[in-house]
Amino acid sequence: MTTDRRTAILDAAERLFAESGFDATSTARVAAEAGAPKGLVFYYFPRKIDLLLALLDERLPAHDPAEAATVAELGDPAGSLVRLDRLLGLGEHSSLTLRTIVFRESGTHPEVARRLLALRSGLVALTEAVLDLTVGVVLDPELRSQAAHTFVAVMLDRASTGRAGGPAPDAAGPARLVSLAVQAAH
Amino acid sequence: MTTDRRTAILDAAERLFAESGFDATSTARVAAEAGAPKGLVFYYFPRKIDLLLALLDERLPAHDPAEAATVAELGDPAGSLVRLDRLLGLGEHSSLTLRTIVFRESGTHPEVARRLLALRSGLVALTEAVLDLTVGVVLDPELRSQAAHTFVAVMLDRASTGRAGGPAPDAAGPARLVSLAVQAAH
Amino acid sequence: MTTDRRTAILDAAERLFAESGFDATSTARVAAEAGAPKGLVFYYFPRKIDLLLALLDERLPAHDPAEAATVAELGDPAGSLVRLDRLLGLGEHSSLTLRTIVFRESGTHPEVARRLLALRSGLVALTEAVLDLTVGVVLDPELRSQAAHTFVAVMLDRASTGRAGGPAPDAAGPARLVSLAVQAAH
Amino acid sequence: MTTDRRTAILDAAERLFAESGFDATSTARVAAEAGAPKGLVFYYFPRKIDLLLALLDERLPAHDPAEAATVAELGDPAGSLVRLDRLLGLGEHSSLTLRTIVFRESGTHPEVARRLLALRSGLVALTEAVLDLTVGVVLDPELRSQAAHTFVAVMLDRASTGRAGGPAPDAAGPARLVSLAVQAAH
DNA sequence: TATGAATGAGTTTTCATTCAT
DNA sequence: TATGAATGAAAACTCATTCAT
Repeated sequence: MTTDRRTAILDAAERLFAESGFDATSTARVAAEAGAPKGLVFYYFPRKIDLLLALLDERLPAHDPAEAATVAELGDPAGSLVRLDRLLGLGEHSSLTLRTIVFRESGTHPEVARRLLALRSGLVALTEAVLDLTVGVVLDPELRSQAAHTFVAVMLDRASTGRAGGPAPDAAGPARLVSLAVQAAH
Repeated sequence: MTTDRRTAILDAAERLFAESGFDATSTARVAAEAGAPKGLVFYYFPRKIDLLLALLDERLPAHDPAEAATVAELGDPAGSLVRLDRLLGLGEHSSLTLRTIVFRESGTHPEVARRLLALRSGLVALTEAVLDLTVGVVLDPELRSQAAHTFVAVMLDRASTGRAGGPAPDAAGPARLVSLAVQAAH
Repeated sequence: MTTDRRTAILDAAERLFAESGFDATSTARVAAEAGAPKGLVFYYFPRKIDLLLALLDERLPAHDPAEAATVAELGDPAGSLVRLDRLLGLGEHSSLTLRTIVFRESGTHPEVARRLLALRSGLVALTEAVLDLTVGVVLDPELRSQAAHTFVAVMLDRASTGRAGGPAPDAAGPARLVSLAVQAAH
Repeated sequence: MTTDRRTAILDAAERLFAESGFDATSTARVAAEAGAPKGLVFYYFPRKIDLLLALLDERLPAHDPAEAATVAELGDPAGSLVRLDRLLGLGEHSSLTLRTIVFRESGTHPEVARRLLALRSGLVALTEAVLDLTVGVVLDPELRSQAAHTFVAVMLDRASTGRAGGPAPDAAGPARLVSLAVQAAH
């Protein structure tokens, strides 16, 4: 299936960027790892940053608030949030490495930063939808927003922790916490 | 006070590393920004990475669990957490930039990763101490840990969000949420 | 009428070579500007230099001394020279850009240099013919040659001046000067 | 005297740029020709174009209208103009090559174009001064300007002609012509 | 303790040209 | 007659690091 050379290059880039970071990975190494000549990398991706942008556009899934219904179960916010996390695969390796890159480069490349912001707000909206479907009552919008932001922050924060070599925390803890808080407010 | 050339170099490095990342900042630029000759940078910091390590060792404050007492107020977990955040200056610019660096480079440099882990666990311990002093009852250790991890994750996550150009969230939201959750569990 | 792809390619090359120079214009850019696929450029013009050569052969008009009669008016050398300039369109944009190219590349490509020389001597012959038809008397051959060379040099020099952003001088000044000189010598 | 490495690099650049043109000369070749490592070229001249700019600033002599007095002789405009040409060394090889470059690159690099314009207007002013000192009468300003522009245009035009392999015309022809014209007008 | 010229390996990027289809 | 993916040599430029002074 590696007939598609463009795909092979993206595969190599994803792997190497995640391993060593964007700046520390040379385009020459990407080419070598992909078994492609150096020139071909620039044939498909005129600037090095286009390699990263293509990765984000083509491999970071966009999140649709409608997905909320597939995981939400009335009366079980904690379980629903855990299922949401699993559905999105936020804890999976491929997604993690990609997000690691996004974090790291967002400070340097505005186009990357924009995508990080979009990713986050999509996740927050999705989380709010899940909360709405799980808690019986109508939630105070502010509390709902705080809860969603908190949950998402913890989920995304795992990219940093994972990289640092610590234990990769699962979603259960924050899910339980958010659930408790939301239910406590009636 | 900038008679100290070594300090001037570290100041410049801190600023530039936070702005553009470690890899993308040349030692020449650090020297220029510090108003020092290029040779002097290598006189004080034989390898480039030593600049970063010195920054972390000398400018990332260690957190002492004893500080908990100075902000905790029985019966007001939310307010106490907000005060804790302010005490540590986690939202302040200088601290944020330094943490931005740590985040970004922890994937690439093991020595940096180690420090990130240490920073995080120090903060978690401190947060747990605050919770103990604020909630009247003895908390379930697991819940307490989850609450502390969640709060810390959100606090640290601000470094990413800030960088990405989004609104820098304050500590009030997560503090309220954690407070609600912890009190809900009696 | 641009069904003719070859013509479209030459049009694009002419424009781009004049704007940015031969070396600084890539064949890919020529193809893009012409709306043609890259391969087609090399189908018609096997080497890049063939593009330039074709331009010179097909678009640099050769000058026939017989044209002198159409502009010369006995007793009015100055006016005749101005009309000559207009006839040849030396001040016109398309001619100017082409000559700009010839100037620039003649140092680098011998084949181009040869054509510049031919262009110049054709113009000098034409100018001499005009002078002969305008001045009543038989001119000293040396003076006539000097006058013609001077007029042509100024005309051609406009390509440089124009490019440099200065005011594009018209033909009236040098025409008057040459006329004065030639008539002064009886 | 080639202890000065910077000078050696400039020497090499001047020679090669004149020979092959700016674009066609690689910085690597400049370094090799100068016997310097590639990096040193960029140490002194951060961008390739800076090499050219330094050449123009340091090696193209500025012309002072006061120099007019040293060549002008009342009653001998033609001879004075020839002496002016010799004084300025406009026909000399080193000056010619440098001006060749200026011509060629002025279309592409605005900073170079600016210098070409300045060079030309300096020469025109100088030529006008010479005419004033040589012709006994007060010249019509317009005629004087036309005469000066014409003389300068021919002088500068030699750079093109010389490059193209033709005979390098001397200053005598145009000097005589200008002289005749100016004197004819009383 | 200070300095800045020097070095060369390495980086991103460009591009004319080829060639199978 | 047309096409566009493929190639690799070479370009400009960067930079950590060394070292004589």
